[in-house]
Amino acid sequence: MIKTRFAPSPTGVLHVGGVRTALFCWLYARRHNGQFVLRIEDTDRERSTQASVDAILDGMAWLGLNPDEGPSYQTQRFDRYRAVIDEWLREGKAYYCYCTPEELEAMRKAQRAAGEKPRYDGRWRDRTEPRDGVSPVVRFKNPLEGSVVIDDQVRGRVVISNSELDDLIIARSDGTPTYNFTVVIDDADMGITHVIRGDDHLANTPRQINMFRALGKEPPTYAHVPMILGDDGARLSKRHGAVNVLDYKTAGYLPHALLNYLVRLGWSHGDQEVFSIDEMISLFDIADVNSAASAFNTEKLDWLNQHYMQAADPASMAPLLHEQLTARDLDPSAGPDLARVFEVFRERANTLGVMADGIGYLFIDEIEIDAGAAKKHLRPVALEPMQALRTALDAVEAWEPSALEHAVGGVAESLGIGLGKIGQPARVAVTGSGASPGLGDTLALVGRDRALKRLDHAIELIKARAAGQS
RNA sequence: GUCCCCUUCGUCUAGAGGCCUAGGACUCCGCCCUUUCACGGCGGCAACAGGGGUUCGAAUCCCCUAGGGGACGCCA
Repeated sequence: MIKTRFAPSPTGVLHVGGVRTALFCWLYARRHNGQFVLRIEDTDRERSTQASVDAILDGMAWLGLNPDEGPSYQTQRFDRYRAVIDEWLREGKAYYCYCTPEELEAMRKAQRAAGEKPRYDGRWRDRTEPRDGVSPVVRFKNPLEGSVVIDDQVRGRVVISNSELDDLIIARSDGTPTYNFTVVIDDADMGITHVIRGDDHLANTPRQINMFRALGKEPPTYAHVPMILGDDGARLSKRHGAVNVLDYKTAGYLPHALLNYLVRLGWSHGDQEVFSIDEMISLFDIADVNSAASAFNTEKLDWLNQHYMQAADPASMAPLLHEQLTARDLDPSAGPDLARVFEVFRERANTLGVMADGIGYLFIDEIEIDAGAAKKHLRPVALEPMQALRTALDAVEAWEPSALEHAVGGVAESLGIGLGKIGQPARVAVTGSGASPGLGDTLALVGRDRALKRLDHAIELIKARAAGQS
């Protein structure tokens, strides 16, 4: 049975790059009716935090990337790691190294100066006598000869000579195990069949394969996916904007949109751009993943997000819009039905966040009128149309879009003016800006009382302006 | 520095020797629709990193160069 795992270390936020790796792992497992494991690699106790663990769990849950097994924590398996280390020590597969950090540093400096690749020179490999005053680390005895072949599912065959590798530390001087070692033990114990991870781990792979062999196990199949770059082609980092997946949740992106965007980064299925989750599962294959790094492009994500908002059921979006509004200190109960609001505004916002930014006037009594829009549209010439509209609207019995639309049209017709002559001033009066959905929808959403009051207010402004001019 | 990896429009990508006058998507621009802003429709700009081979034929195979990235930790 296929078994994949996502193994983040809880030392920071859950990154979009990590999420894509997790998505590939999850998709591959689903596709093959296998299992997907979540494993928290928290052996670095100095830097691991509970907040990071929570961020990982929350992010995965938000996206629906639920594990079949785990989360498991490496810090809970220290006994197991210790047992293997002791065994390897007894069998001569590992040894104590009494070098001090200073000695190591000096060694690397000398190697660098000589134009060599800095690496441990094996000086304690064949020594057994302890050294006073130094707590030793344990190093793995990497093979000296031969080479390691990785038949990577995305890179193809990569061959690394053992002479390029050194004896890595598997236990620190305080006895705690290190990453490369615990990964191997866990992947072996858990029966992981496919390791799909970022290609920054490619260089670790030969060492891990050697440790698998030391364990008497065959290594899993590896697939190293390229990393994600920022808009400018540099490694994705905070200065490129949001890298934390939960920031996308906060900004009002839909999980499906993020997933769809991410699955197309480095992977494709012909010309298809939009994938349902089921399609991703049935179509995804790790062998189709590109080997080149790709740049994260927020504009395309935005496009996909709007696409999914267009397709969404408004009722299911209402609670999300509610969150966005309260986050902006707006009271959703002081305005119209949110499902209806969503329906009207979704074609002019690509995230729920920008939607919420633009609809404040639906939830407050006193609006602020954009100075530019007022100057342009609330002019004396608009006085008569506005007064006529005020009267016409007041007479509308059913305060709903088509009747309101009709009322506006009626005023324009009876005055013999274009719709724009009445529509724009009204829009500015009611929303405070020159851009909004159709007037019928807008007036309906704003509500009778607020709409009439805002019209009155605008009429006063126009009068004052006319008085000032004459 | 050493080792490893990568290279098609600005970006994501299609492309497995002839189907390529290199296709799609995002962005941008234009037109249409339109009381505004959008949505939508139609159209446009835009790429095989460079150089050598192999072949009747190369974006596709090989080599070199250049550029980019990664690794080289008692981090993961």
